[in-house]
Order: sequence, then C-alpha cells, then structure tokens
Amino acid sequence: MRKSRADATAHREVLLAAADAVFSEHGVTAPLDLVVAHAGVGRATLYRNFPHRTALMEALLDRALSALEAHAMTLTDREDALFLLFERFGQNIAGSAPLVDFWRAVDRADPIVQSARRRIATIFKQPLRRAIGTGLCRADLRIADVLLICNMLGASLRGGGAAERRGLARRALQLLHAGIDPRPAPDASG
Amino acid sequence: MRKSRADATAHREVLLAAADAVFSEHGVTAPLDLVVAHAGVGRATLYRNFPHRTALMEALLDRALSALEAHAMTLTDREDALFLLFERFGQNIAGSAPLVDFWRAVDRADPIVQSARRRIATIFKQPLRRAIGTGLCRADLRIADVLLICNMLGASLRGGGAAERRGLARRALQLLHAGIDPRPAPDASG
Amino acid sequence: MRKSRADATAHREVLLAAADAVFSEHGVTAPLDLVVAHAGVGRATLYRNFPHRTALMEALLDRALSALEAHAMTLTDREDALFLLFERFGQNIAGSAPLVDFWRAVDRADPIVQSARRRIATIFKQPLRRAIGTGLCRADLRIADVLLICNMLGASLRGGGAAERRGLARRALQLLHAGIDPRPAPDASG
Amino acid sequence: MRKSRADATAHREVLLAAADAVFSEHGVTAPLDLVVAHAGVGRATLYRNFPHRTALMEALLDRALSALEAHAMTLTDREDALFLLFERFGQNIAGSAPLVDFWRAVDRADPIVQSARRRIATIFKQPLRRAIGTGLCRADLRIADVLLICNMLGASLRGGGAAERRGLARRALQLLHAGIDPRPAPDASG
DNA sequence: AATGAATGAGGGTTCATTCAT
DNA sequence: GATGAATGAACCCTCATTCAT
Repeated sequence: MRKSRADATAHREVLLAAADAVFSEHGVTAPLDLVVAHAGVGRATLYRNFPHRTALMEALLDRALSALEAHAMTLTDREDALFLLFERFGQNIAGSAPLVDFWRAVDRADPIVQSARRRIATIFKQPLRRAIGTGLCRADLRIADVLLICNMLGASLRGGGAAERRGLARRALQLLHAGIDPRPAPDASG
Repeated sequence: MRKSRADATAHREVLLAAADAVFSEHGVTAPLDLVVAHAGVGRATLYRNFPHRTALMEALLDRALSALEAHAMTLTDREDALFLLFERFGQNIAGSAPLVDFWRAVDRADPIVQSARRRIATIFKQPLRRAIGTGLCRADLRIADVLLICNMLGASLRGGGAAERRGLARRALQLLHAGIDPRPAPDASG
Repeated sequence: MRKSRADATAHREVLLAAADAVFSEHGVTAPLDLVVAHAGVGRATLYRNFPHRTALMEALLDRALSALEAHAMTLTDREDALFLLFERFGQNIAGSAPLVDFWRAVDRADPIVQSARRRIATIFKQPLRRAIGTGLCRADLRIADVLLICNMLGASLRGGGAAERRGLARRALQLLHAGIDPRPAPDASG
Repeated sequence: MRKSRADATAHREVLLAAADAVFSEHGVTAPLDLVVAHAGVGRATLYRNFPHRTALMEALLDRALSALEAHAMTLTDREDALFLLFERFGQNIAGSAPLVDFWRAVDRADPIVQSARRRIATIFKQPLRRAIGTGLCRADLRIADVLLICNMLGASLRGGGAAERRGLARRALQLLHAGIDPRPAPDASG
C-alpha cells in the first residue's frame, strides 16, 4: 500500500510531467487539483515538492534553461552559435505551451524572470561576442537586444499545435535575421 | 448618490476607463469588483454594459483597432504607410498593458482574436502591397507575416512603465526592419 | 409615444396575463423581469400595480376565487352543489399551475391563505349544509374537512399538461367521493 | 476547531440532519449557508458530499423511502398492510416539511420523482393485491391510484407543527378510506 | 403615469491551502 | 512520507427594488 522510499523522489518527476500536460491543456491557471489528479498522488504531495504554483512553473522553466545551457556547451567552437541558440530557444519555448504562457504572464520584475534572464544572458554572452567578432551579425547588437529577441520568439499566440508554433518561431527568426528590407532572402543565399 | 439617468450612456465610457486602469494595474484577471469600485457604479451596471469579462476586453480591443483604422485612413497616400502602421501598432499595443495581456492570453482560435486579426489584415493589406510595389520591403512578405510581426511587437513582457514598453517596441521594430545581419543599420543612418 | 390614460388600467390585465403565462412556464419563483418582458411594459409599472411578487399571486388567486364564487351563485338551487363545486375547484386549481404552486408554497398562516380559506369556507358553507341535510354526504363532514379536501384536490404534482392534471383531479374526487372501501363505486354505476 | 478525519463519514449524517432542520424551518429554498452553519462544517464539505441542493433533498427522500421499505418488510403477513402503509406514509411525509415541499416543488417528470414513484409502486404492489384479494378495498384500485393517494396525503399545506400536519394526514386518510358518501363512519364501526 | 437604468445585498460555487490520520 | 477530507476566503452573477427622467 505504502510507496517505497525510492518512489518518493520519483514523485517530483511525475508531478512535473503532470503539470506540463495539464498546463498545456488548460493553461497555466488550471486548478492544481487537475495536476494532482493527473499525477495520481495526494494533494499534499504536490505541496511538499512545490509549495506554490509558481514553484512548479519555476521547475519547468529551469528544466528548459538547463537544456539550453547544455546545448550551448556543445556549440562553443561554432562561430554561428548565436543563431543556433536562437533557433533552439525558439523551438524549445514554442514547443512548450506552459512556458510560453508563463513567459508572458509573469511580470518582468519577478525574481524568477530576472533570474531566467540572467541565465539567458550568460548563455548568449560568448556567442554574441563571437558573432560580432566574426562579422556574422550587426555590430551594435547588445545582450538587451538578445533578450528582446527571445521575448519576440516566444510571442506566438497560444493555441495551435506544437508544430504550428514551431513553424511560426522559425519564420519569426527568419524575419529577424534578414529584416524586412528588400534584398535577396538570406536563407536563399545561405 | 445615484447618478442621473442622463449619464447612462456615459457609464460605458467610465467603465471602459476603469477597466483600462484596473487591468493595467492588476492584470486582466483582476476581480471585476475592482472595476466597478473604480468606476463608482453599481455592480449590475457593469454587467448590463458588458455581460462577460471578455466583453470588456473586446471593447478595449475594439477601441484600439478603431484608432488604428482611423490612423490608416490618414496614410493612404504615403508609400511608407506599412512602417508607420507598424510603429503605431507597437506604440498603441505596447502602451496598453491590458491589450498586451489579452493578446497573449486568449487562444488564437478565439473568435475575438480571429476577428481582430481580420481587421488588422484589412488595415495592412494596401500598405503592404504598396511597400512591396515601391520596393520598400522584401517582396516575399505576406499578410501572415504582418500578423506575426504584430504579435512580435506585442511581445514585450508585462511590467515596466508605458515608456519602457514603448522603447522596447521601437527597438523591436528597428531590429525587424533591418534584421540582425551585419550591414549599416538603416535606422542608425536615418 | 405616450400611452393614453385609458391604457393605464389595461396594464393591470396585461400584467396578470403575463404573470399567469410566465409562472406557468417557469414556476412561481420566476424572475419578475420575465413578467415585465412578457407584458411589454416598464419594470416600475409592474411595481405600481403589484408592489410585491405576492400581490401578483394574490390577484391571480382572487381571480380564481371570484370565478368560483360566481359559479356558486348559479348553483344555489342544486342539492348536489357541494360536489359540483368540488369538481369546479379541482378543475380550476388543477388547470392553473401557478395557483397549484402558490397553494403549495405559502404558509398556511399567511394572511392571504387565511383570507382565501375564509372565502372558500363561505362559498362551501351552504352547499355543505344542504348536502348533509339531503343525505348526499356523511353527516360528520365539517368545513375543515372541506378545506382539507380542497387541499387534496390541489395536490397533483407540477408538470404534465393541464389535461393530465384535470384527469388526476377528477380521479381524486372520485376516490374521495366513494372512498376506497369495497362496494360498488358510485361513479361506476352512474 | 478542525474536525478529526475520523469524523469524515459522520459529516454526511450531520449535514443531512442540518438540512432537515434548516429546510423545515425556512423551506427548501433556504440558503445553503444556513445548512453549513447549522452543521458546523466548512462550505466545501457540503459541496463534496452533496454537489447540488437537490442531492440533499434526494438523500432526505431516500432516507424516508428506505424507512418505508423497511416498514413494509415487517407487514408481509398482514392483510391490511395497504392501509398501514398509507398511514405510515402519511405520518412520515407529513412529519417532514422538507419532503412535503420537495414532493410539491419538483416536476413530476424529474428523474428523482420518477425513481421515488417507482420505489413506492414496488412497496405497495403486494399490499394492494392482497387488499383487493381479501376484499378490504374496492377491486378497481390501481397502483396509479395508490400514487395519487400518496400525493393527496402529502398535500397538507406548509406551516403548522408536525403534530397538526399528522392530524390532517390522519383525517385525510379517514376521508379517503370511507369516502364522503353518507354511511356510518368506518372508524366508528371499526 | 410610465420608463428602464442603476443599485447592492446575497446566493452559489470554486479552489488554494492546511492538517489529522 | 503520503493521503485526501476539511477549511473559508473570494469571486462571479442574479434579481428585487428604487428613482431620475
């Protein structure tokens, strides 16, 4: 009847997965009851692992940022790492409806967002410097711009499937890359 | 205490203003009680004018779109109307926290959003054609891209003042305009 | 635009008819808004004619009792007036869903009910005396019993059509008349 | 302050008792707040046990019908079970103001009423057959008549004490038994 | 006399959070 | 550590009633 001690730590993952699913389905304001029901655990188990609703979101966000950091590690020798990271950021955020929602919902002054922005800034710092150094992007691009671009990439509206959101993110990046000025599309020439 | 009946039609405006203020302060999920308190009217007066919370948002959205349509009318003879409208869109949307919230919160499949997108498409149709015709923007730009750009312009996060949001919107437009490819930024030279 | 003075008194009838219809459809607790909407008059017009919801019911009840009184007047020379009045009572009450509801809903101590009971007692007094005198009914029947029988006749549940309710009222009267003791049912032989 | 968890199952009974008391006092449309206040439990506890107001009434009804069924079981060898059950029905229903109200308020087409009628029909089936077989009641009495009689017995108006209602129910049954035709009162001879 | 917009108290219901087991 | 019943604050909304026109 009683779950083994080993299962205890597993509950965290089960809850995260349930939160991801429920928040994707019903938005980030879905009743937490739905999350515990989906996870198949008691209500207090949720509260022990994640005292607030935001703690859940924070954990989901952390998961995505950790993945992005890990990805950045594999790109340290690429000159175009900046663009590859934008691409990955767009795909990851656009692929997770809850993250898009959260990204939109919370105040920029929120400590969680502040922290996430710092992590993103750290991730993009070297790639940005390198892209400017190798002439792959305009020289006046700043980290603040990178964060703005991340916001813009996360801006596709709710709804639609993950595939549709990914398509929009790709087109958004394309437009950001080349601009809407008239000239041969960069993707065509690249 | 009781407002005169002559004010009847004015209540709609009072409520809209109150909703704008309250939603700006507390987000679009703020209790409607705050709105009626701010407006200084009875609760049912709100419900008579706006049966649902969404009806309030719809009215605010309608107000902004009407202003944009009116602005478009004054630009029919400008070749760069497309860019001026983007600019205005960014300023208006970014200047209204509730609209940004709403724009983000509702599902793209929502009829209200659908309708708004259609109105935006109508507004931008001629300016887009003209910009392409006069070589002011890349030839492959489509109305779908215009809507995507509008989304991206509305993507600055919540929080911060209107001035900060406007600054972000301007920079976002600048980046979209010229792209992040290396070359003399058109805006920088202008 | 303004209605003529003559129409003023007509409003009372219009409202009564509307109340009858609406209460039949939605029960006696239906919002009074429905009544004014159905009557096509302003809200305050209802309140001037019928200050309370109960005043409406009282008027409907009065209408039915007046009709019963009028009917009683035509039966003064009939020895079986008691039974004919029971029959008429059953048909009238059972034919009016609002009256059945009201009859059920209000407290017996309510002055309106008290008054109605007094009127009913007055109506039935002579017919009861005559029925006993001519041996048409058991000698120990009292006015209190008559009122009880009236209650029982109004006891068919809500729902069903007027025809069904009338059928039930008739059968109820039949059972009351002959009793359930075994003997040739008087109605069957008649 | 917080009730122990062991009381969990007891809450259902506490709430039923509270509902019985409150509905008896204020009618079946009394605010549910009164019920929870009387029961001394939290509001949501009521909603967990009885999702709708009707669920409360249904439970009260079920309790009364179960008692009637149990009583019927003790009367299987009595030839006059039909009359004893009528008597018991009158006493139980008439003794519970909420049940009388409910019995009156809901539509006959309501599934709850339908179900109750079926249970009553089942309870009375054998006793009716036996009463006819032993010549204790008129031979043309049908189950539909039994249900009508049950309605009539529940027809005493609201208000008055339980004792008064019981007295009325007894007199009603007496009248139904012997009818109002002239002959020695059956009770006098019995 | 007639209108219908305005009022605001009060009901139903949900849901984040606590806590006895 | 895990459970889920219990709590109660807060929200949405309706509707009886009033009152300026």
